Amino acid sequence: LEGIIERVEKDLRECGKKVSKTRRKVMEVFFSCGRHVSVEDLYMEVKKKHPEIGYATVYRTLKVLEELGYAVSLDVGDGSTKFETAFSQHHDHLVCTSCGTILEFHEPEIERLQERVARKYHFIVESHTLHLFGTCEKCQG
Amino acid sequence: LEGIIERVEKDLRECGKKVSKTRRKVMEVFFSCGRHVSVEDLYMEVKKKHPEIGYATVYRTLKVLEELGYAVSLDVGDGSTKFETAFSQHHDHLVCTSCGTILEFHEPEIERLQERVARKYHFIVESHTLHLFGTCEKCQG
DNA sequence: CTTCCTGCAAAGGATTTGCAACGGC
DNA sequence: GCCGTTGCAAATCCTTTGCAGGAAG
Repeated sequence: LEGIIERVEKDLRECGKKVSKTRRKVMEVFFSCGRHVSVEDLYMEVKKKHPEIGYATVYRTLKVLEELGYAVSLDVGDGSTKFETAFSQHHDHLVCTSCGTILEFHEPEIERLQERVARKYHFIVESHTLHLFGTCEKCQG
Repeated sequence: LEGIIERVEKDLRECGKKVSKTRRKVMEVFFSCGRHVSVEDLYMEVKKKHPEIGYATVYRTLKVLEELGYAVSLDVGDGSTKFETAFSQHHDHLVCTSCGTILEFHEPEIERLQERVARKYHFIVESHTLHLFGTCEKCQG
């Protein structure tokens, strides 16, 4: 966790960006709070410890983290963009349309099939998103 | 094409909704213009033939078509929602991040794998979206 | 005639930006 | 000091809504 932030700060420096106290605070909260947060979620979490930090800064910090590849934005169709940390292997998402919970899964076979499709269409894949929307176990009661 | 509109109008009546001239005009343009249009695209296309029709009506018509299942909204990550007609079988999308073109493909094998994953997590899938982002053949030049 | 639909303008919500002050390096 | 960063408020973008008039059933 401390190591992660050091890595990010190294990258920041290498990009000519600066390592400010504010930025560090936002990153600390981001990397230690739950895996899928909206900007609003993160802002409120940041506020608890650092009320002086503004909404725009949270946006700007997430944008920088996304550029550096440390955050990934998800569109789960509920109107607000969610972000997750980008340290685990690639995975896809099960989005519960009832409670909003997001589960992750990894299915190498699906990835392989995607590559095959891409080749068929002479398409070079940079990234992909696979979201399964439905009802999670808890909400099926 | 004329048949499609008749089907929609039948559904509209059954839902207690009305078949107005304006609605028919928007639908005609929607069902005959390209497969993936943003609201803006459709609005401009509609404007060409029917300058009196407003932006809000285009939104409202698309919303109705979506409710009835005749339109599907796509989020391709470029800020604006795109819509496509919902008459073909289910398919996924190859989105070119260079020119914005959207290609469709259908891979039953992927669908089958998704079902398997869902079962593993005791998740009931209602729908899914799979987008492969990258560079299309034309843009690779 | 009752209910739904329309166009316009205004409102909303999410995200971005301009700017003067501030803080790394 | 120079240049990136911050907080605030204002601006912007996309989408929805309120309303008074108009059209469909």
